[in-house]
Amino acid sequence: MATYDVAYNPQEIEPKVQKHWQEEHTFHAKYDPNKEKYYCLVMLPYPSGRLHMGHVRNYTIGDVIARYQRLLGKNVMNPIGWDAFGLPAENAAIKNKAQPSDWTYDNIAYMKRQLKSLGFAYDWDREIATCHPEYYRWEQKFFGELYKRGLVYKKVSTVNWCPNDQTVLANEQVVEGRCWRCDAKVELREMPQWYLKITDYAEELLKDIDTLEGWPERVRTMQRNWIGKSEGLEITFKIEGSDETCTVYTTRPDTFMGVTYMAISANHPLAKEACVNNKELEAFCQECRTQKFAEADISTMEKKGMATGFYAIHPLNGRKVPVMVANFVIMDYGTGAVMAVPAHDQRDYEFAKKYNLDIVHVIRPQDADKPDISKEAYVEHGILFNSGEFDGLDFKGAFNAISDKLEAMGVASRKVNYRLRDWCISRQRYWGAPIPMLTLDDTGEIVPELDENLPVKLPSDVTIDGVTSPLKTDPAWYKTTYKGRSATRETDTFDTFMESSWYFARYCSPRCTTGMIDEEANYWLPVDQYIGGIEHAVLHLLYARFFFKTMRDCGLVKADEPFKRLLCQGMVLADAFYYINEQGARVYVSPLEAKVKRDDKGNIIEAFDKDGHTLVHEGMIKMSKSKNNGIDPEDMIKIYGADTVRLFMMFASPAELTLEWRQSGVEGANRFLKKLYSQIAEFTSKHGKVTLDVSKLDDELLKLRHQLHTTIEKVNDDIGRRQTFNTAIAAIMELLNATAKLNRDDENAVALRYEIYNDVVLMLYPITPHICYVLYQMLGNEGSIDNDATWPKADPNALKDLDLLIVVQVNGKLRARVTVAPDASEDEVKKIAFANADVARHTEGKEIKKVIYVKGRLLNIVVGK
RNA sequence: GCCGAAAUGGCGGAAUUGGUAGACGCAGCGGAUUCAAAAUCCGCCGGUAGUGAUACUGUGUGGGUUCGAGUCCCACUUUCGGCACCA
Repeated sequence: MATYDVAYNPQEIEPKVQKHWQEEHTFHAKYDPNKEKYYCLVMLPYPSGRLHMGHVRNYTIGDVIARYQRLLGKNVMNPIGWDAFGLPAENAAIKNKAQPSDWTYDNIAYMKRQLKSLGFAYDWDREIATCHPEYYRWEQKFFGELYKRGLVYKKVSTVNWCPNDQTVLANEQVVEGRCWRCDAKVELREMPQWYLKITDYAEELLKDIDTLEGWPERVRTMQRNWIGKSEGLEITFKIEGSDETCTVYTTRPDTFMGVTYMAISANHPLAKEACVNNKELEAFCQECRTQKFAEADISTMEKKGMATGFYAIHPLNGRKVPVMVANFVIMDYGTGAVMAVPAHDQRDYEFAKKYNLDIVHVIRPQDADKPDISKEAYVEHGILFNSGEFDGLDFKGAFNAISDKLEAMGVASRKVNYRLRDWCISRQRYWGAPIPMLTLDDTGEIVPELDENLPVKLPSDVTIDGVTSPLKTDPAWYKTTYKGRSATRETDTFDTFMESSWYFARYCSPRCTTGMIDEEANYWLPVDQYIGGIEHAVLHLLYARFFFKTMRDCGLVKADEPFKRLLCQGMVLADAFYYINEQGARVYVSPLEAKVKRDDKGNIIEAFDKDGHTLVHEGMIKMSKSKNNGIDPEDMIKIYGADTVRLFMMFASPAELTLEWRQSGVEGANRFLKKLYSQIAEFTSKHGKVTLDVSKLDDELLKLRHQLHTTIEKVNDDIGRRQTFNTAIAAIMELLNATAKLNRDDENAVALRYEIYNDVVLMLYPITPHICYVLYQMLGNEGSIDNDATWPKADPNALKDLDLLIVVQVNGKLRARVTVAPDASEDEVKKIAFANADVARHTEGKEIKKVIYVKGRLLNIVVGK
């Protein structure tokens, strides 16, 4: 027998095992149509420089699932890659006067080493980086395909514009309405941009949510709400004294007789027309154009408006209603105009009160003559009144009657509307995949770049000044030819969500040189399990679903949906501490450097840093650079080893909730691994592999074996079905605690302990693979745990209860616990329960009204007073 | 503002289908070991009363349904995530 250290030494074990995995390509996934596949996917990281705990959590969850499925005998693919385009690379390039590509590739190299030090079972042979031309060339080609299919178009839309730098700003670069770089006041500007017609797929994207049974319900709900299907009416109003019309969309045609004004966007043609001779309105429209357009800002800002002087004619009652420019109406949404019914819409109500506009109520509750709108709008569905021929109708009746009438008049049509807007994929930046479109210089015609000229590569050796994209200032790059005619390239690049919308398909055919993917991809796809942050619940996941459907329609993939099962992990939090410096600014101190004093209840009473500053505890908040409360995974691995970090992350909270990083908890995880190691090392130093004869076990051993097998069953269910890894670990801890208490060295006990240790090592392998790799060998198994072991199976005989604990309640209050034989009948249970002294005390001399028996669990005796 | 979650001891959390509230871990307290400490091992650990058996009470707040509610329903409070150019 080989000799092993008696003490657990992860710093020695882990690099050895990792080296073995790397040299053997243990986790290389090979196409094998005869084997059941399992595709486990984690959201690919942005190579920001260093791995953070959010990554570690995401990838540990993925790794646990992948290794578990591997032990179940599946052909597992567990790939990784880099979402390598994006704004931070440009920012770093400005700061360091370097190339975004160099910064990105350096970061990838560094983070790759970090990932390896965590022992993730990735197939490194499938690694991809989305900034590589051999990746984005296929995206460019596919974009051309979508263009041919009519799913790409160009449209003017609004962007943040810095008038000083003469550049487009991301929402992130706008700080309190000002440019983050030069502090100039940000304006909005209209700009032609490329769009993907995701709305063509709105109905299918909505309908197929029903098939995503392996997705969290909350994500499905969020996607449904995001798509936001509504059924309503598009109505065209005539404008008095003008040939112009104004078209609105409403989901409440039942309130139509209550329309008292119209609200239009500052960019609406009518608004522009009205501005011609109205300086005041012109100024107001200009003001509207400088306000933020994020949905959150629009809905929380002060609602303002101004009359255009135009009046729209109500098609049914002939009422002249004023047309107002309003700052909350956005040209990009719907028709850029809304009809206002202040009595029955809260926003219209507040606006009408502010500008003294008429309020006409037309909907009343079932049980009242008219609604109470003295304080707020009555927004419920109700009964119509004040509506002439429609009086007395309910919501549905009125919806149909008014719609029918307006349609017959030719001024309206029923319309299904979606909140979902088309996807703007243009970005005015350098570090992204170039949009492969050309404008012919002679005719101005726009054409996709020819396939044989793809990829349209980004120029290297550029100077990033943070103002203008180098693509826009380099004629050598953007001047080109198309079939012998001179042409100009599109200088915008793709939204990075484009790359992350199909990378999981590319992993299946990572080196394919004939297309995006090849036939093997349909063996691996769809993804069986996808794991990532909840912050991607809407955008990324919706775009990826859309992209997948377009790939299907182009004949590339066969399935309808890319991700069968989805797990959204919670954020990682840590304590944040700060002190106030002499300038009155907050200086954040790392939680690792804070010396904390607690009271006897464990609450923090005071904290100091190493220089003696008194620290304020801000609480457990999301790890971030600005709060200096990030814990570097690398530091933790150096101290405790990767297995401890992995165990702590999986144990400290359920995967979907936030995880609070606590050093003492990490130490607890480490303590558990030390105990596990020393228990097994001590055992194997005395005993070898022993075969168990169940018939020879006494009650104590049978009971422990029962616990082993119920634990196997639970851990299997917790990891495989419930994905509650924390409870799986707790069950294993309980089992080991019980085993340690056994304290017997007779032959049967040794045989049982061997069975337990071996199964525990297998069950922990997905979570802490390095230590289990070694313990598996230590226990005298042939081969390696990676390739030769299988997931333990519960023995049905050992699962049978030895006796049953029945909880006895009187009037729902717990009064006694009794033990009965596993096959005891209801009558026997009652007999034993009533014989119990504690039960008798609460039932004696009282009328027994009812006895409820829940088989094998509980008896509730209902008595009178 | 809209959409989506969460709330249980000193702390993270457990309780899977309406059936023993507090598994497991951390912290704390007591003890063993030690010259001493660390490490390790054993015990205790929601609150109130009681030596104890036990009784009462207890899952953010207020109501409700039920033999029985942390779990279901209604109304609220607080905290967190997303809101379309951060990824």
